[in-house]
Amino acid sequence: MIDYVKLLNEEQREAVTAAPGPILVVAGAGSGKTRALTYRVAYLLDNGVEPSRILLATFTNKAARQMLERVARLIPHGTEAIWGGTFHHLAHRLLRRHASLAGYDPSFTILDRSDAAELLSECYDELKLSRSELHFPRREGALEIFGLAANREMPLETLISEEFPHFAEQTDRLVELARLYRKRKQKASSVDYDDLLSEAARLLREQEPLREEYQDHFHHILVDEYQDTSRLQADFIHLLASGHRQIMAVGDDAQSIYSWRGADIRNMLSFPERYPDSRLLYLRANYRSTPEILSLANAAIAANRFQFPKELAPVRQGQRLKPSVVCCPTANAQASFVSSQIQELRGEGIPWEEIAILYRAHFHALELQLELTRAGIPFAITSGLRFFEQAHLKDVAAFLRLATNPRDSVAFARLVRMFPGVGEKTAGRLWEDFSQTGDLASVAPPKTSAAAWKEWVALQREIASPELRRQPAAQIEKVIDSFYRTYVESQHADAVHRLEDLSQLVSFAAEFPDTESLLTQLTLLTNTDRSGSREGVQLSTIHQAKGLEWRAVFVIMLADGLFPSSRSAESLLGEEEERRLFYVATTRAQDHLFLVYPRYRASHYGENSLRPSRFLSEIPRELYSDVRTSRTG
DNA sequence: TTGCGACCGCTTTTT
DNA sequence: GCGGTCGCAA
Repeated sequence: MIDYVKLLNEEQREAVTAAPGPILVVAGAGSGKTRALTYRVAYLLDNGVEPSRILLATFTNKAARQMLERVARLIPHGTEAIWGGTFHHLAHRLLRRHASLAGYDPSFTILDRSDAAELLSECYDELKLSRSELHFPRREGALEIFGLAANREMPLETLISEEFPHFAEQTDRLVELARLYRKRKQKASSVDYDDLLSEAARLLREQEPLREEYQDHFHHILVDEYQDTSRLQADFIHLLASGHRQIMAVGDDAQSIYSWRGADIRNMLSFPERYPDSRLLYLRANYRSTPEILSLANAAIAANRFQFPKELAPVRQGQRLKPSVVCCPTANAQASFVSSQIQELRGEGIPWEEIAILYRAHFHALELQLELTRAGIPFAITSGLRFFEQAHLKDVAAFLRLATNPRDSVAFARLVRMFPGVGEKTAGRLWEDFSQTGDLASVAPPKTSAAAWKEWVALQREIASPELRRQPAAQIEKVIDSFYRTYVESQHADAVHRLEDLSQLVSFAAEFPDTESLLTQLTLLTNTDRSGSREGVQLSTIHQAKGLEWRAVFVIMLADGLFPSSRSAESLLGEEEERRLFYVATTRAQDHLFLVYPRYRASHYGENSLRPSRFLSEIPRELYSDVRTSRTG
């Protein structure tokens, strides 16, 4: 039996052992939020709750995995039956299981961002819209608007007039575009990320017996990072939770940083209205940071108007080492300052892995990567390029997609365009032919590709066999051996690297029982933690650093226009979110915190003079020490 | 109709 | 500095 009294502080213990009923836990940064959640799950299991009756929803794959692993360490048996995962995973699980009831083929495909953009391109063509038409959003922009509408559960028209008034005149065409897009997804038996959530929610809303079954099934629902849930996500959870109404939502309003993707802080604020008998608990003791770092963080967030004001209290003793604010003449000087400071920290015995460099946007880390490489400091970067989104991996996945879902037009188009002489138009015509007969062999490809086509048809048939569909790794090997190796060697100078990635994919695939679950993971596990090496100094965006901690943290490029980014700083709400992002960054640090900015940075437009971030000027002078670096670098 | 080269515009964050 | 888009030649 776990000794909850010894292992938890009073506030944590109250949350962990709370009696049944709806509970909102407002948990500050570094207050042991994950600890409280994992112990809560353990506590429930300890008290005889069946694992399969517990649902644990998180935002990222990493958070889900971490918590489930920790629970498994506390309670050795049966924890794999817990319904744990990201909102998208959980929604997917429901939708896949009850696909027919929801009006889908059970082998539907999940479209990632670029697949969705591909399908949307076809809709632009159908509407005879140029892909770069003036005063009309491009594909990515349109997808963003559609996604926001879905997550806010708002009609497109309303969203456009409220948030995108500059597109108001295009409302009709955007609505039409959305309709075509929906139709094409349906035809291709495909769903995008937002559909996973909204279709699962619709399923539960419309199918009363099913809803009641699940409401009855889940005895305990726990939600992590509640401040970052969208209305759609909160409603999805609510649909599942309104049976036993034993929901524990944990979050920190000061760390809400995803409003651009539909996160709505009102979910947290209105929790007591949605669940009138709910209790509000606080975790306010910060275990992570020195008092000096915490004072700075508290001061940093104080300027926000829209928040539950709360002071975090340090558990740790003062070490009299204030955070540093460092002014560097240039971005290169900033890089060399960080680099030499890292060497120093290393000299004090701090391992590389305990040092992180955080920034607002990926491109802010450019100079730094060069400098660290030059200095021979090992580092790992959570790159913007995701492993599974690279062209060659998507190419290979397309073979498998078509094998499981013959209606997947996006995969089909991707495949046939690998043949010489096949472009957009021909791909479309081949698809017409194929979807009519349903037989690849009866489709007539361009003459130049006839032989290769035949070979492909045979391959496609082979990997679609029931045995091979239970061995995704073998499928991929066949694809590479019979077809793709030759293709990639003829197309790409760096074929060797690409083939290496593919052999990584083979070993990854070996862990899956069937093609379908592999493909699901490929699209839902877009997280960087796949290829991400944990060795060396960690370079990360602040968004990706959420929930993590390091002994030493550098926040770089703290210059107005970069952080806060010029686009977000235009509105008050945008600026407040940037400030929360700054708060998230500073609260990652345990012992050392450096806030660094350059005065000049060479951009593609030329040399730019920069001003220190407005967030720095909001911090009382006595809370940090000022450092100025020389003009070297 | 494809595929290549020139040019344009933009540069935030992610399941 | 790059990816995407468009125009043009084959």
